[in-house]
Amino acid sequence: MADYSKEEIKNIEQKWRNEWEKRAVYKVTNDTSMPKYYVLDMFPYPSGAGLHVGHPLGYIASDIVARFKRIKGFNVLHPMGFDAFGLPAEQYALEHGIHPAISTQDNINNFKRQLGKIGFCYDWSREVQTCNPAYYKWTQWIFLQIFDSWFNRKKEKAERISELIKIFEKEGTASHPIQNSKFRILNFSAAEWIAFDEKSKQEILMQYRLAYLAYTDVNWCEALGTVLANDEVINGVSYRGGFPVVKKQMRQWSLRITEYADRLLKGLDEIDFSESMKDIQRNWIGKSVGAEIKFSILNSQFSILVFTTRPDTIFGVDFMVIAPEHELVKQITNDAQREDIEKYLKYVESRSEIDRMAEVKKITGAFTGAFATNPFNGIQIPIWISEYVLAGYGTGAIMAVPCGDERDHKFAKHFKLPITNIIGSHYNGVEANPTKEAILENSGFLNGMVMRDAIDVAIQKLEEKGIGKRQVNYKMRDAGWSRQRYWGEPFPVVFKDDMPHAMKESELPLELPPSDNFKPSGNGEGPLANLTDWINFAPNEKRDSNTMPTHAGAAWYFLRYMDPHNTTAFADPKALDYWNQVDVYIGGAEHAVAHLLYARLWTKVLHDLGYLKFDEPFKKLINQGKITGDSRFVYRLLKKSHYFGAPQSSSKKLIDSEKFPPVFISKDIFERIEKGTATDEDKGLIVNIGNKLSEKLRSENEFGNVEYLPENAQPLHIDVNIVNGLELDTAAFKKWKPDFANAEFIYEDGKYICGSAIEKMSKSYFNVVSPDEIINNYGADTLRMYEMFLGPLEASKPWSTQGIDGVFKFLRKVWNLIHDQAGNLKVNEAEPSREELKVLHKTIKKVEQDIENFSFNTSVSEFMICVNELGSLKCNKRAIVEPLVVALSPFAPHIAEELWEKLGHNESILAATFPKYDDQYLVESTFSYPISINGKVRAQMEFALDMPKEEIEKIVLASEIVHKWTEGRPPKKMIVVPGRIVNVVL
RNA sequence: GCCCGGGUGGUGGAAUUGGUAGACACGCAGGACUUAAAAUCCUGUGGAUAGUAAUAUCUGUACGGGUUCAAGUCCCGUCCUGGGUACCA
Repeated sequence: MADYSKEEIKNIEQKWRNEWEKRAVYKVTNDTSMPKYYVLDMFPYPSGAGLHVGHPLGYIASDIVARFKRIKGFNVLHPMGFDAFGLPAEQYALEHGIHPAISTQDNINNFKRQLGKIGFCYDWSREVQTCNPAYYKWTQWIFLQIFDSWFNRKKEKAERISELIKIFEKEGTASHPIQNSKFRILNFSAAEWIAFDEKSKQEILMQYRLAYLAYTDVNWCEALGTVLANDEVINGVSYRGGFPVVKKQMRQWSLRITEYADRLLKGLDEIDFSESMKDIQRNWIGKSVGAEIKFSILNSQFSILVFTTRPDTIFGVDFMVIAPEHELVKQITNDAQREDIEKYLKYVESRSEIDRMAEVKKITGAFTGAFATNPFNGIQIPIWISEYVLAGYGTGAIMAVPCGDERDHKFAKHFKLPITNIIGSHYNGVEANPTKEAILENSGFLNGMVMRDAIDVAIQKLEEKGIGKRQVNYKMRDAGWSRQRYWGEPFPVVFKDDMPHAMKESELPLELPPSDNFKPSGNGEGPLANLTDWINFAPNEKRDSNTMPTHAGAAWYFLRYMDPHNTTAFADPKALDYWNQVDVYIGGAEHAVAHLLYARLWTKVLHDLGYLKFDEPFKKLINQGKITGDSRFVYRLLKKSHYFGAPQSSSKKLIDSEKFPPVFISKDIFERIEKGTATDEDKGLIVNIGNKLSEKLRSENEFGNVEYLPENAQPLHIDVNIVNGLELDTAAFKKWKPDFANAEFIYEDGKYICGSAIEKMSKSYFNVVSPDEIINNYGADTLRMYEMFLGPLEASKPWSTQGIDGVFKFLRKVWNLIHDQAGNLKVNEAEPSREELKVLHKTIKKVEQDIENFSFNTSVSEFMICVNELGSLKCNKRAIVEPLVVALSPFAPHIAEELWEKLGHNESILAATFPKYDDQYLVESTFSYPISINGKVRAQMEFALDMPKEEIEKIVLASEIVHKWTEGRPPKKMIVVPGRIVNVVL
């Protein structure tokens, strides 16, 4: 072989993929004598579309880290698997009649084929698939552990339900009161507990279980016939399909993640996630600290509890607002207002989630006729209801302070309610001011205090008077865990007397029953409800017709990789202990709230129950940016006349579209038309082409005129692969679709220029670039390095093939460093020069630091600089080339392996050791100091690096440069920063 | 609206965290090899002005101010843009 040619690359890469498999070099053992390193990718959902160039970005990065850590001497766990349950496979089944199990396996095989070509060092023997019964047996098992747990608030950790029963038997609910005020049984004594019947006991325990069944408001999507999680609803419509979503009460499984809100929040301080990721999670958890305050209702036995973060504003309360769904609404409404309230409640009920979303700014509400008393100043304030107060947050009731809260202010203005000013000039009468810095006025005992400080004082007073207390609230809700779907994990429970009972471990997995009916039953039950024999499998015993969400399988898969074939436990404790936390987790930021929170939750529960020694799963998280597509458009003119034949003829016929060619105008012409600045020349071109085509038709004995409407061009997405930059390859375009075979173009400067846009990669935009194409042209090594070279890993960027040649050329230069033109090895054994060693060690140091910092784009640059410099030094010495090849191997494993073999090694390069750098080759003996005079750099002077400040000062003072600028006088000031710059001020 | 990011040549992006901005690569221009093209190699390449030239000077990191001997980097304000979130009291 003579060259690193495109044909040769294919052979080399194929050869090494075969070798790696044959030698099983990626097989990882749980060898606890070695230091471990766990690099994890977010496992993909195997969609039917296959991989595009965006998917491997994170995988390449993690693969580089894995290979790097391996040659650094770590035992590296770097597995891959598939998040294989999910809605798309089920919808595909509905549309095409192919069973999800089959389409999923096909897709997985395709993914594995594509991934295999990129040269990843996954240990496929550890592959997991969430839809595999041997896997989901343990998903179900962990679910049952959660079901069998409750959160002990005193200890802030999960415990077994059996512990709770013991507590109830001893002291009832004394130290662990029932939290749910709507539950029919309230707090009870030990004796009462013992007296409850079995069903009541189970119902009570259900109020505590971390996985529990309850009637909850769920997002019901009629069109999909299923319930959606909050994160699957976007702006009131479904995430997939964009169908309307309404609230509906259903008996659902939920995970009591809210109990862990505080620990999930605190845990963020200990883990290395990007600040923006932490912010997203913090916002999602939405902790707010404030107070709960009780307002008694005039002439009534009832009182209203409100939550506020601003108890300092209590003297500014002008009215109260409670949620329309609040339980007190009916009871406090007086007769005079009843009609108004009923009308308003009807209105609220009629409003769908989308209406509410769309009309956030609309102010609505109704007066109940009731009044509450301000506990501090005794003033009576009206109680209103309005949908801007949410039943689900806080207590579902607020105290309204219009001078300080924008919504309260608007409400007050709208209904002409009085506004008390407690912040003096900070309130201008037009807009509320939510400041905390104002000095309080009209505020009783808080007068004269800064609001910020008054918060604590007010809370203290509330607690003293027994009318309120400090309170923390979270935005986060419990996680709905039931899905009305077929393709998911069945719930491993049996209903007896309407209460769920855990199945025994020996009965797991509860396998998904075979079915070819995936239609939801439509009444809120899932497709499994169609299998009545399976649901009612025994007398008086029923199964759950729902399945778990895809988050279930993904909430713990990183643990299964540690010991994937274990049949007696989800993983061996020794393996769990050894591999421990994931050292680096790489994936997209779109999983910020759902997947990552659930994975953290499951880990914490398993930790509390004693199965894990760590309670955060991911030590470090890297979010790779999205690679977007760069779409191309052509602009098609619309036709005016569709007919041929004599113009006045009554028997007009449609002209054959073949004889009526599509006409496309170049981008600038289109833009001028759009803006209404089309020139006469532009219009002339369009008329001319119509005339030309008409003439052609007439010459073929057809009649009629062909005209195109210049004001009416339509952009069309076209395949990005038939465009060169922005210039359309018209020949390829004509071949692309039969309809365009006889297309005509209106050029500008002889070229057809396409429009462009950055959009997500999608088949329907024809902007998808498959890694297969790139690998065919350049090989996997070039693809890998190029994807890293595109820019910072975490930045989103559009895909562009511009520049890939540079990376390819680089690899060829590496090749040529070691081969002469005839393709023979030209490495020699001579001692390297100091200069050569400097180039090498500088590179090693930089690359090592860059990999540790996940800054792969700069390490690729560093390699390029190194090879350029070695090239100009004509260096082909083994002592330089060999370490370079090893350092390069994480990035371009195939070529590195090939060169390694040629250099005479018979073990895989993975067995090599990452070279160490030696500072002695990096130290500069002199340093070039820029001399700046009055802030302008005027000269460079060389000094020994270790020269003392004073010496430098003397030399600079004596130098011609300074004399020239000071005309011999000594400067006013001189600053010497060792190793940096000398500044002289005149 | 609120909470985070980010605005650097024709392009993707560097800049040791306050120290000669534009590394590396693409593109472009010129040159070498070639009958020619492709490929390859070499040279130049932020802008402006002056000079035959090497070069010199000025200007320059979205915009306007500020701190500093020194600002892409820090502070204040404005504009644009990407993401998260949305009546959360």
